[in-house]
Amino acid sequence: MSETLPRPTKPLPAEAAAHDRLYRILRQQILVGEMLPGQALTLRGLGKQFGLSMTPVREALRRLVAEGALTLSSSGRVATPELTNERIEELAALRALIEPELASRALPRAHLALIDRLATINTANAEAVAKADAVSFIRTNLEFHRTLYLRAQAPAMLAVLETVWLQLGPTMRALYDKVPRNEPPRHHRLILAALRAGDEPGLRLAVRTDVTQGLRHLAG
Amino acid sequence: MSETLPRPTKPLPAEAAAHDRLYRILRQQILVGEMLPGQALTLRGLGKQFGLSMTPVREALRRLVAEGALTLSSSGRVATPELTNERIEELAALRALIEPELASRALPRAHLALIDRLATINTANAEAVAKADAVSFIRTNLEFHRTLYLRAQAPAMLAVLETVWLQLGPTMRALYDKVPRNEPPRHHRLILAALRAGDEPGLRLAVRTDVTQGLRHLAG
DNA sequence: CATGCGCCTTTGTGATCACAAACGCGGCAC
DNA sequence: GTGCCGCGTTTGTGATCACAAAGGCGCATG
Repeated sequence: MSETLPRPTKPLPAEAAAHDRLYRILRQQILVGEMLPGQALTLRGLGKQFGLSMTPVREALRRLVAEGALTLSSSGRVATPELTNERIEELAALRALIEPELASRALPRAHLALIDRLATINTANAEAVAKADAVSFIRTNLEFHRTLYLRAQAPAMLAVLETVWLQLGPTMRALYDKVPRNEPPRHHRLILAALRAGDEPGLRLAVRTDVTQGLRHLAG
Repeated sequence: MSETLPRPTKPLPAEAAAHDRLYRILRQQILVGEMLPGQALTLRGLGKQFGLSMTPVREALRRLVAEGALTLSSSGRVATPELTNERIEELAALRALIEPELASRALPRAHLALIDRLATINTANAEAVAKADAVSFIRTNLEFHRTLYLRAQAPAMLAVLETVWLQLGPTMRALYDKVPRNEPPRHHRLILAALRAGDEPGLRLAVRTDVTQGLRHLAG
């Protein structure tokens, strides 16, 4: 055998692992609704698109499948999920269970600086509504919730919740296209008011209605 | 180019994909506490153990990592997680949120045949207690809960819950070893009674206390 | 005897390849 | 004109290899 004639590996001093970078890119796209339900993804296609071989692409896709962000057909094909109404209702119920709990845990730690940050994000959210920008709307909406829940100091609960968000991603976009928002986020203001007042039951209720309100149109 | 001189691939007419079989084996071992917290797993080690190359082993491990069943060190090493008390408390809170909801949804569909099946599983669970068999105890305990929740017809919620169970797996075993059960599952009988009576608030309470009771000793 | 340095081994990452199954498209028969 | 069969192409799966980095162990040194 010849010793070392093939030297295929490029050094490529990227800062992080390739499969992890691709994972983050795809995850973000799915989360904010940049991918439509039913869209197919192929290993070689994504590999060519990002200059990677099949191996890291497969890892990124299988990770997203494991988190429920993508579905795996019987023959191994990967695609964004097309959710049934029943599944949407389940995921909405999970949000309605988990998010008030996280908000409640964040409440004692919610300083004024945090509330100001939330108000700022809410302004950006209202701008996305005005511009009818679905992706910006979804992104700022999730950022509002995540910023609040980060204060709960409950990383395991937040991680579980984010997988629920991920599963709803492609459908949230479809929801927005079907029922375009003509109102700024009314419930977000209720959440901010409850935070300022230190009103725990009011906060739980405001979060819960904010979550269920948005998804009622689609699942109902 | 020579045409086909290397023929490394074995036909191996196994019924399912190799990475998926390995995934199920490891998942079950983690779920019932057959692996202790902090145990390291290597790609080549598992590959040699199961007669596989690194590729399918990597997929199985990364899937379990994505589900939170295993942890990934900064250098890519995979091991069973050593949970902190805070993390255990969070996961217990998630169980206390999700499981009463699933039980409540199962209640209208809980026929007598189901209750009988649950009672049978409960008997096996009591036998595991008598024999001080930690793995059998955990397995039958989870089987009791899963059998009930399957009737809720809520696969997405059940899938999320199972990832929570998975994360608690290695620790539940440690819990059992620390506080060996000397009593048969008292709360399971309360659950069965509430099911028979069609008592929805009682069922929610019984499930919630069953969940929190078992994990209080460790996290407290 | 304790401590730090360096080498060898172990381990994860990514690329490439052979293979089988699924998919799709075109032609052929009725 | 319509339906079906077959072959080429696409796609996922698993094996193997080269490489880099992390870990561990022993040896030399203070």
